[in-house]
Amino acid sequence: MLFRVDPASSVPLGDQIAACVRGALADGSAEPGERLPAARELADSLGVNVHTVLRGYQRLREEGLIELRRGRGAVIVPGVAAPDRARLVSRLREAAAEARELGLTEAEFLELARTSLG
Amino acid sequence: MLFRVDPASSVPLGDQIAACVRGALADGSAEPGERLPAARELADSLGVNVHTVLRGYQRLREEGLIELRRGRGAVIVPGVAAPDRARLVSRLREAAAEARELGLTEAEFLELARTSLG
DNA sequence: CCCTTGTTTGCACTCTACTAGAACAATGAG
DNA sequence: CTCATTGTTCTAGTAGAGTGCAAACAAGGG
Repeated sequence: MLFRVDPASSVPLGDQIAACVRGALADGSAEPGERLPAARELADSLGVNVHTVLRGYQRLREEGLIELRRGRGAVIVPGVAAPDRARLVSRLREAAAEARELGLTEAEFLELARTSLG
Repeated sequence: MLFRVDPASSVPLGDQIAACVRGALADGSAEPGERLPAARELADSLGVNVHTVLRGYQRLREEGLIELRRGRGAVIVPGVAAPDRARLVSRLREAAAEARELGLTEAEFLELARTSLG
Protein backbone atom coordinates (compact mmCIF):
# COMPACT_ATOMS: atom_id res chain seq x y z
CA MET A 1 0.00 0.00 0.00
CA LEU A 2 1.38 3.35 -1.07
CA PHE A 3 0.78 6.56 0.86
CA ARG A 4 1.07 9.75 -1.13
CA VAL A 5 0.19 13.20 0.14
CA ASP A 6 0.22 16.69 -1.36
CA PRO A 7 0.38 19.51 1.21
CA ALA A 8 -0.33 22.03 -1.57
CA SER A 9 -3.66 20.42 -2.44
CA SER A 10 -6.90 21.98 -1.29
CA VAL A 11 -8.17 18.68 0.05
CA PRO A 12 -7.26 18.22 3.72
CA LEU A 13 -4.26 16.00 4.51
CA GLY A 14 -6.37 13.74 6.72
CA ASP A 15 -8.80 13.19 3.87
CA GLN A 16 -5.94 12.47 1.49
CA ILE A 17 -4.60 9.79 3.83
CA ALA A 18 -8.07 8.26 4.14
CA ALA A 19 -8.33 8.40 0.34
CA CYS A 20 -5.07 6.46 0.02
CA VAL A 21 -6.51 3.59 2.04
CA ARG A 22 -9.80 3.70 0.14
CA GLY A 23 -7.97 3.72 -3.17
CA ALA A 24 -5.62 0.90 -2.17
CA LEU A 25 -8.65 -1.11 -1.08
CA ALA A 26 -10.40 -0.35 -4.36
CA ASP A 27 -7.54 -1.37 -6.63
CA GLY A 28 -6.52 -4.43 -4.63
CA SER A 29 -3.19 -3.20 -3.26
CA ALA A 30 -4.64 -3.53 0.23
CA GLU A 31 -6.87 -6.28 1.58
CA PRO A 32 -9.37 -6.73 4.41
CA GLY A 33 -7.64 -7.90 7.59
CA GLU A 34 -4.49 -5.99 6.70
CA ARG A 35 -2.94 -3.74 9.33
CA LEU A 36 -2.29 -0.07 8.61
CA PRO A 37 0.98 1.56 9.70
CA ALA A 38 1.00 3.02 13.20
CA ALA A 39 -0.14 6.64 13.29
CA ARG A 40 3.12 8.09 14.63
CA GLU A 41 5.17 6.04 12.21
CA LEU A 42 3.11 7.07 9.18
CA ALA A 43 3.08 10.67 10.37
CA ASP A 44 6.87 10.64 10.54
CA SER A 45 7.16 9.01 7.16
CA LEU A 46 4.86 11.57 5.53
CA GLY A 47 6.27 14.55 7.38
CA VAL A 48 2.87 15.18 8.89
CA ASN A 49 1.45 15.52 12.37
CA VAL A 50 0.06 12.53 14.28
CA HIS A 51 -3.29 14.24 14.68
CA THR A 52 -3.61 14.52 10.94
CA VAL A 53 -3.04 10.81 10.38
CA LEU A 54 -5.38 9.93 13.24
CA ARG A 55 -8.07 12.15 11.78
CA GLY A 56 -7.84 10.25 8.52
CA TYR A 57 -8.05 6.96 10.43
CA GLN A 58 -11.05 8.21 12.42
CA ARG A 59 -12.83 9.08 9.22
CA LEU A 60 -12.19 5.60 7.86
CA ARG A 61 -13.59 4.13 11.07
CA GLU A 62 -16.73 6.24 10.74
CA GLU A 63 -17.08 4.78 7.27
CA GLY A 64 -16.76 1.30 8.70
CA LEU A 65 -13.62 0.52 6.71
CA ILE A 66 -11.19 0.01 9.57
CA GLU A 67 -11.09 -0.84 13.29
CA LEU A 68 -9.00 1.08 15.78
CA ARG A 69 -7.80 -0.22 19.15
CA ARG A 70 -5.13 1.04 21.47
CA GLY A 71 -2.00 -1.00 21.54
CA ARG A 72 -3.08 -2.98 18.51
CA GLY A 73 -3.30 -0.37 15.77
CA ALA A 74 -5.54 0.14 12.78
CA VAL A 75 -6.83 -2.89 10.92
CA ILE A 76 -8.94 -3.01 7.77
CA VAL A 77 -12.26 -4.56 8.73
CA PRO A 78 -12.18 -8.21 7.63
CA GLY A 79 -14.82 -8.89 5.04
CA VAL A 80 -15.55 -5.26 4.30
CA ALA A 81 -16.74 -4.46 0.79
CA ALA A 82 -14.12 -2.50 -1.12
CA PRO A 83 -15.19 0.89 -2.45
CA ASP A 84 -15.61 0.43 -6.18
CA ARG A 85 -13.62 2.24 -8.76
CA ALA A 86 -15.90 0.69 -11.34
CA ARG A 87 -18.72 3.03 -10.37
CA LEU A 88 -16.53 6.04 -10.97
CA VAL A 89 -15.59 4.75 -14.39
CA SER A 90 -19.20 4.10 -15.34
CA ARG A 91 -20.19 7.59 -14.22
CA LEU A 92 -17.46 9.11 -16.31
CA ARG A 93 -18.64 7.09 -19.27
CA GLU A 94 -22.17 8.40 -18.88
CA ALA A 95 -20.84 11.92 -18.66
CA ALA A 96 -18.66 11.38 -21.71
CA ALA A 97 -21.62 10.04 -23.68
CA GLU A 98 -23.68 13.10 -22.79
CA ALA A 99 -20.82 15.39 -23.72
CA ARG A 100 -20.61 13.71 -27.10
CA GLU A 101 -24.34 14.18 -27.64
CA LEU A 102 -23.96 17.86 -26.82
CA GLY A 103 -21.22 18.19 -29.36
CA LEU A 104 -18.51 19.17 -26.91
CA THR A 105 -14.96 18.82 -28.11
CA GLU A 106 -12.50 16.73 -26.13
CA ALA A 107 -10.83 19.90 -24.92
CA GLU A 108 -14.12 21.39 -23.74
CA PHE A 109 -15.07 18.20 -21.95
CA LEU A 110 -11.73 17.93 -20.19
CA GLU A 111 -11.88 21.60 -19.22
CA LEU A 112 -15.31 21.00 -17.71
CA ALA A 113 -13.97 17.95 -15.87
CA ARG A 114 -11.09 20.02 -14.55
CA THR A 115 -13.32 22.75 -13.17
CA SER A 116 -15.52 20.09 -11.59
CA LEU A 117 -12.66 19.15 -9.30
CA GLY A 118 -13.05 22.55 -7.64
CA MET B 1 -36.89 28.50 -9.40
CA LEU B 2 -36.41 27.79 -5.72
CA PHE B 3 -33.36 28.84 -3.74
CA ARG B 4 -32.66 26.92 -0.58
CA VAL B 5 -29.51 27.21 1.50
CA ASP B 6 -28.21 25.53 4.64
CA PRO B 7 -25.65 27.59 6.56
CA ALA B 8 -24.89 24.58 8.77
CA SER B 9 -23.79 22.45 5.83
CA SER B 10 -20.11 21.90 5.18
CA VAL B 11 -20.54 22.78 1.53
CA PRO B 12 -19.89 26.49 0.90
CA LEU B 13 -22.94 28.73 0.53
CA GLY B 14 -21.79 29.91 -2.88
CA ASP B 15 -21.64 26.33 -4.13
CA GLN B 16 -25.09 25.63 -2.71
CA ILE B 17 -26.51 28.59 -4.61
CA ALA B 18 -24.83 27.42 -7.81
CA ALA B 19 -26.25 23.95 -7.20
CA CYS B 20 -29.77 25.41 -6.94
CA VAL B 21 -29.49 26.91 -10.41
CA ARG B 22 -27.91 23.76 -11.84
CA GLY B 23 -30.69 21.64 -10.40
CA ALA B 24 -33.47 23.97 -11.53
CA LEU B 25 -32.03 23.98 -15.01
CA ALA B 26 -31.71 20.21 -15.09
CA ASP B 27 -35.24 19.50 -13.87
CA GLY B 28 -36.93 22.11 -16.02
CA SER B 29 -37.94 24.58 -13.32
CA ALA B 30 -35.65 27.09 -14.99
CA GLU B 31 -35.16 27.67 -18.68
CA PRO B 32 -32.48 29.02 -21.00
CA GLY B 33 -32.82 32.78 -21.45
CA GLU B 34 -34.31 33.15 -18.00
CA ARG B 35 -32.88 35.84 -15.77
CA LEU B 36 -31.58 35.01 -12.29
CA PRO B 37 -32.46 37.29 -9.39
CA ALA B 38 -30.12 40.22 -8.88
CA ALA B 39 -27.25 39.36 -6.57
CA ARG B 40 -28.14 41.94 -3.91
CA GLU B 41 -31.78 40.95 -4.02
CA LEU B 42 -31.10 37.22 -3.68
CA ALA B 43 -28.54 37.88 -0.98
CA ASP B 44 -31.16 39.81 0.99
CA SER B 45 -33.75 37.11 0.47
CA LEU B 46 -31.41 34.34 1.64
CA GLY B 47 -29.93 36.34 4.51
CA VAL B 48 -26.54 36.04 2.90
CA ASN B 49 -23.87 38.44 1.73
CA VAL B 50 -23.80 39.75 -1.84
CA HIS B 51 -20.27 38.45 -2.35
CA THR B 52 -21.41 34.94 -1.50
CA VAL B 53 -24.15 35.00 -4.15
CA LEU B 54 -21.75 36.48 -6.69
CA ARG B 55 -19.27 33.71 -5.97
CA GLY B 56 -21.91 31.15 -6.84
CA TYR B 57 -22.78 33.06 -10.02
CA GLN B 58 -19.11 33.23 -11.00
CA ARG B 59 -18.82 29.48 -10.68
CA LEU B 60 -21.86 29.00 -12.93
CA ARG B 61 -20.26 31.26 -15.48
CA GLU B 62 -17.05 29.21 -15.40
CA GLU B 63 -19.20 26.17 -16.14
CA GLY B 64 -20.73 27.94 -19.10
CA LEU B 65 -24.25 27.87 -17.66
CA ILE B 66 -24.93 31.59 -17.27
CA GLU B 67 -23.81 34.94 -18.61
CA LEU B 68 -23.05 37.89 -16.37
CA ARG B 69 -23.09 41.54 -17.41
CA ARG B 70 -23.25 44.74 -15.40
CA GLY B 71 -26.53 46.50 -15.46
CA ARG B 72 -28.23 43.51 -17.06
CA GLY B 73 -27.81 40.80 -14.45
CA ALA B 74 -27.32 37.06 -14.65
CA VAL B 75 -28.97 35.23 -17.53
CA ILE B 76 -29.05 31.51 -18.21
CA VAL B 77 -27.19 30.89 -21.44
CA PRO B 78 -29.86 30.91 -24.15
CA GLY B 79 -28.59 27.73 -25.82
CA VAL B 80 -31.02 24.87 -26.42
CA ALA B 81 -28.62 22.45 -24.72
CA ALA B 82 -28.38 24.38 -21.45
CA PRO B 83 -30.42 21.92 -19.33
CA ASP B 84 -28.42 18.98 -20.66
CA ARG B 85 -25.23 20.82 -20.01
CA ALA B 86 -26.33 21.47 -16.44
CA ARG B 87 -26.93 17.76 -15.95
CA LEU B 88 -23.56 16.96 -17.45
CA VAL B 89 -21.89 19.35 -15.03
CA SER B 90 -23.72 17.76 -12.11
CA ARG B 91 -22.59 14.27 -13.14
CA LEU B 92 -19.03 15.42 -13.56
CA ARG B 93 -19.10 16.91 -10.09
CA GLU B 94 -20.32 13.62 -8.64
CA ALA B 95 -17.58 11.76 -10.47
CA ALA B 96 -15.00 14.27 -9.26
CA ALA B 97 -16.16 13.79 -5.67
CA GLU B 98 -15.79 10.01 -5.98
CA ALA B 99 -12.37 10.38 -7.55
CA ARG B 100 -11.31 12.49 -4.61
CA GLU B 101 -12.55 9.83 -2.19
CA LEU B 102 -10.43 7.26 -3.96
CA GLY B 103 -7.38 9.47 -3.83
CA LEU B 104 -6.98 10.02 -7.56
CA THR B 105 -4.79 12.92 -8.57
CA GLU B 106 -6.08 15.57 -10.97
CA ALA B 107 -3.93 14.08 -13.73
CA GLU B 108 -5.25 10.58 -13.10
CA PHE B 109 -8.83 11.81 -13.08
CA LEU B 110 -8.44 13.75 -16.31
CA GLU B 111 -6.72 10.77 -17.94
CA LEU B 112 -9.67 8.61 -16.91
CA ALA B 113 -12.07 11.20 -18.30
CA ARG B 114 -10.14 11.31 -21.55
CA THR B 115 -10.22 7.56 -22.06
CA SER B 116 -13.93 7.57 -21.22
CA LEU B 117 -14.58 9.50 -24.41
CA GLY B 118 -13.51 6.44 -26.38
C1' DC C 1 6.60 -4.34 34.15
C1' DC C 2 7.59 -2.01 29.87
C1' DC C 3 6.77 -0.80 25.24
C1' DT C 4 3.64 0.12 21.63
C1' DT C 5 -0.41 2.42 20.05
C1' DG C 6 -4.61 4.84 20.01
C1' DT C 7 -7.16 8.77 22.80
C1' DT C 8 -7.60 13.14 24.61
C1' DT C 9 -6.49 17.90 25.75
C1' DG C 10 -4.69 22.61 25.17
C1' DC C 11 -2.62 26.21 22.56
C1' DA C 12 -1.09 28.67 18.37
C1' DC C 13 -0.88 29.43 13.56
C1' DT C 14 -2.69 29.65 8.81
C1' DC C 15 -6.10 29.57 5.30
C1' DT C 16 -10.71 29.75 3.54
C1' DA C 17 -15.51 31.16 3.61
C1' DC C 18 -18.21 34.65 4.88
C1' DT C 19 -19.55 39.26 6.21
C1' DA C 20 -19.31 44.32 5.72
C1' DG C 21 -18.81 48.63 3.43
C1' DA C 22 -17.40 51.33 -0.25
C1' DA C 23 -16.30 52.89 -4.84
C1' DC C 24 -16.35 51.87 -9.80
C1' DA C 25 -18.25 50.75 -14.56
C1' DA C 26 -21.46 48.94 -17.95
C1' DT C 27 -26.31 48.65 -19.13
C1' DG C 28 -30.89 49.99 -19.97
C1' DA C 29 -34.96 52.90 -19.02
C1' DG C 30 -36.80 57.59 -18.72
C1' DC D 1 -28.27 62.94 -21.38
C1' DT D 2 -29.69 61.44 -16.61
C1' DC D 3 -30.17 58.13 -13.48
C1' DA D 4 -31.19 53.88 -11.10
C1' DT D 5 -29.80 49.11 -11.65
C1' DT D 6 -26.37 45.60 -11.49
C1' DG D 7 -22.09 43.22 -11.84
C1' DT D 8 -16.96 44.16 -10.59
C1' DT D 9 -13.32 45.29 -7.70
C1' DC D 10 -11.14 46.57 -3.35
C1' DT D 11 -10.15 46.62 1.54
C1' DA D 12 -10.85 44.84 6.06
C1' DG D 13 -12.66 42.21 9.65
C1' DT D 14 -14.59 37.64 11.82
C1' DA D 15 -15.35 32.66 12.55
C1' DG D 16 -14.22 28.07 11.77
C1' DA D 17 -11.53 24.25 9.99
C1' DG D 18 -7.12 22.16 9.27
C1' DT D 19 -2.75 21.61 10.93
C1' DG D 20 1.31 21.61 13.93
C1' DC D 21 3.42 21.05 18.53
C1' DA D 22 3.52 19.10 23.07
C1' DA D 23 2.07 16.49 26.77
C1' DA D 24 -0.46 13.21 29.51
C1' DC D 25 -3.50 9.14 29.60
C1' DA D 26 -5.32 4.22 28.69
C1' DA D 27 -5.58 -0.30 26.64
C1' DG D 28 -3.05 -4.31 24.55
C1' DG D 29 0.79 -7.42 24.10
C1' DG D 30 5.44 -9.39 25.07
